[in-house]
Amino acid sequence: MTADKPLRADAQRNRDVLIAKAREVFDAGDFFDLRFDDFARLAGVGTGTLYRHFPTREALAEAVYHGEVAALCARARRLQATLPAAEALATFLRGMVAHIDAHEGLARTLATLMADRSGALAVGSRELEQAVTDLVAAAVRDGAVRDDVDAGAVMMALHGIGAAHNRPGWRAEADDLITLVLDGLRRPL
Amino acid sequence: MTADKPLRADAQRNRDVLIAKAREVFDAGDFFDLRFDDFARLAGVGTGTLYRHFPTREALAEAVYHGEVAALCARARRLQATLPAAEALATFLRGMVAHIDAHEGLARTLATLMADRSGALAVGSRELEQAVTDLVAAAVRDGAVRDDVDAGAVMMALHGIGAAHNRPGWRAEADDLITLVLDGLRRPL
DNA sequence: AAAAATATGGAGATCATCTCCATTTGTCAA
DNA sequence: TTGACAAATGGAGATGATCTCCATATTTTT
Repeated sequence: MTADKPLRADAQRNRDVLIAKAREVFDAGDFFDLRFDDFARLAGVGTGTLYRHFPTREALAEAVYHGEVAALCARARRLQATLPAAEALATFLRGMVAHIDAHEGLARTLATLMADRSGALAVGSRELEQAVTDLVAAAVRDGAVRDDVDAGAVMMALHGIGAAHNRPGWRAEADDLITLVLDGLRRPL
Repeated sequence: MTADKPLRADAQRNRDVLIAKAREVFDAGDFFDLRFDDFARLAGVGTGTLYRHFPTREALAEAVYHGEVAALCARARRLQATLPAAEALATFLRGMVAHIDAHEGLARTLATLMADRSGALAVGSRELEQAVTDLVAAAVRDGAVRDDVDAGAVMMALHGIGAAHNRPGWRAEADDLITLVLDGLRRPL
């Protein structure tokens, strides 16, 4: 997928430093309150270098969470391989909420990535969407889930969960929304 | 609620012009791509005047949609008074999607208002939330809807719908998500 | 070791946001 | 009416963030 050109040694080093520093800042929760230029300084590189590697905040955020999102997707595949489809889907969605809850920064970032007004979704969210779509499709094939709703609807629900992370009762509401979606998905006979 | 001080004649006029012009720009969909200062010029007022009336983009957006949201809330109350609770809720949510679909600009704006990172939700969305909460509560009292999920979950779903409006299959996905939520809400017996 | 290719940093250009206040406009009491 | 006071205006410029450009430095290739 990403058959990108080989990066020169120092360039790679800087890229790594940037991502490492960014991860720090994310976890502290200050990312979106920080001047992008200042972030460069913080990471010990020039602004030019920062911009060359990551043209936008979103690009950087995506890079930081690329691994995390990939892990989420891998987990989806693992669940799909080891559990009945319906259960895999449920477990995945529940786990997703728990994971976001544990990593506030991820929520902000995913919300930003997904909500990005630049039509084209980020790579990270595409992957995630694919994973969800697969889980739902499998459950449909199993007959455990109705076939008259688009998997995108589930994606939208996740979107809402991610985007609304600043609501007071977030965790409970998010869990409840997942419950609603899962119960709603159960094939009505 | 809004016992604001009486506004001087010219101030009121300018305020009205600003809101009218803003409505235009919203419907064209260009609001967030437009420099705020340029908007002032477009409306024929100085930047100072614009900022005095509406300190932020969000404030302006809220003013524009205040009426619209109020109408939505009024509709919720009307439905609640004339239909069985469950039906009122369903009709309201379906209508909400249709309404957003018909006013693309509203979607963007509401999404931005609701997603606003400044913790405190805008007045408009508070009202909306109250309306939804009431509809759900009534349906719960009726026994038509389960009582073990927070109304906020429905709000989150709406949030997702609003925020994800740039997805290709938006309308179908939104309708499907509403279906899931409604079916999920049905009291499981 | 020299040439070619690649990457760097940070000064400054660019651009949107917002403030400030000298001036204009509206209001109200006499 | 009119004078005086309050309220509102507009737009020039301060502010501050984003991004570009390129002379210099580093790495890779030959």
